[in-house]
Amino acid sequence: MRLLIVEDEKRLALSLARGLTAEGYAVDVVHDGLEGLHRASEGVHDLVILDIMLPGLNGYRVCAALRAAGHDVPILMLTAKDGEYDEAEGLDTGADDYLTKPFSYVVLVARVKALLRRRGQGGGGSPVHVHGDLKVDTAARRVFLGESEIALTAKEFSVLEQLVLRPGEVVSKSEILEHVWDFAYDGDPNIVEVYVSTLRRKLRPGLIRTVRGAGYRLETAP
Amino acid sequence: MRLLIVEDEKRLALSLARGLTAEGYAVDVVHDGLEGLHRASEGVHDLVILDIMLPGLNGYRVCAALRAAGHDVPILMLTAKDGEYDEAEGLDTGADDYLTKPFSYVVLVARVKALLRRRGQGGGGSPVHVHGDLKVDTAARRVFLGESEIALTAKEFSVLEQLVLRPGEVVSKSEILEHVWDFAYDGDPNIVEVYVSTLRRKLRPGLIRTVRGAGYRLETAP
DNA sequence: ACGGAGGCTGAGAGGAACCTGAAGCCCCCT
DNA sequence: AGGGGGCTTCAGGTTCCTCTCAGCCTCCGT
Repeated sequence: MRLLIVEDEKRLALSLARGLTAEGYAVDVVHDGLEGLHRASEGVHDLVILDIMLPGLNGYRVCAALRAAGHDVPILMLTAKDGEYDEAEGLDTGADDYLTKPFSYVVLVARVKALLRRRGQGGGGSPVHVHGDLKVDTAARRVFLGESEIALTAKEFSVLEQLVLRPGEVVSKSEILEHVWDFAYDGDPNIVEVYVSTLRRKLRPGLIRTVRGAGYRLETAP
Repeated sequence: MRLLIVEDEKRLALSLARGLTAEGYAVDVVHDGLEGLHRASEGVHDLVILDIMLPGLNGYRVCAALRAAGHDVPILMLTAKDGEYDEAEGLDTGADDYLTKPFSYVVLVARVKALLRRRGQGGGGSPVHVHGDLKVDTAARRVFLGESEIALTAKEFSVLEQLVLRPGEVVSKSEILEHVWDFAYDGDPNIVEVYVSTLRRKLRPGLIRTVRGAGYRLETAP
């Protein structure tokens, strides 16, 4: 399952790419409209995530051009919140779904999966992540450590989810911030530390390892 | 089981597609009459949901053309409430059923299933969901807890149905709202809480678990 | 050993999310 | 008309999250 992201905000593009890669998709990223059109025209992608505001060629035009050329790849539009761009116009040009910035990572993944499922191709990956004696069920939003269930709050769960999605890898605080909170969050970044702290207490000290200056990592086998 | 939706209101089309996908159908969507006719003519769909008011070619003409070409795929017409279009005319041109906007999701799904069943192809999955000592018969719209039958109102049943369809998973309030109430519902979302409250009283406290910040979950067996 | 940056964590204010009883409305049945 | 049941809104009360803050700790370079 291969996705194309056309997004000129580098940080956002990178975040999305990382997250979706962790979900098990192959991800290509380009930063301007014209190149997006070229890559999408290759026909190798199963879904295109397309920002509206793009240098070169805006999202509507890319979308319209693709449809005009007969490509029916599912397109998920990303629109800015300010209402200058209209969701209806996006759908008119042939997009299959749209998402208004800022959006949360969870919502994005859900939409991507829904679109792929709609194409009858099955939406990638089990929703249950097992990692040592830690089991995280994203559909039921439940967490088990060994035999016992651990009660987590919504935010706690989301933070843990980010780590579980990329077991063994270092996940930076800013990535967690962007994925769990809105991409536009501007509060105290220390909030991530607070949640990691309570997760350690509720789960097990040592399960979440701090990598100084880089982020956190879910510890692999003991 | 594959459905085709021909509907030019993008938001509605999107909602329908999402909902029906969740019901386990493969769904294709097109936004104008002519393309609807083309796609439906391919003969790969098991049912067509066809809006009347369409750009290009209106629903009656699409329907009539399909029948004239010998296609007997079930057709469910969507008509506007304002009476300008006549249900009788729709049925005359060969539609199998019609639905007046605005309609609720439950009704739509019921009609879709009924039409598919009428074609002798079975309406997708067992209509009886057993879950611990809870038994929900979606065809008969009856609910049993242990030996005794529980009397539920229409809305109560529909809300419970949403939870039973995905046992153990978290179902968000907005999902319940979209599926049980009209797609265009804009009342107090708290209505879902009210129904969950009465369901708990009628069924059993603890059967429906609140997952704060996420939704509700039908508790799996103890 | 020392200082500083980065990281940890307990406490508490504030508020979001949720629950539920009560009451109005509307439709249908009698 | 009247009554009843179901649907919806509303508001008060409760629970318990979320986020901030401040002080302390840890690591690392000098």
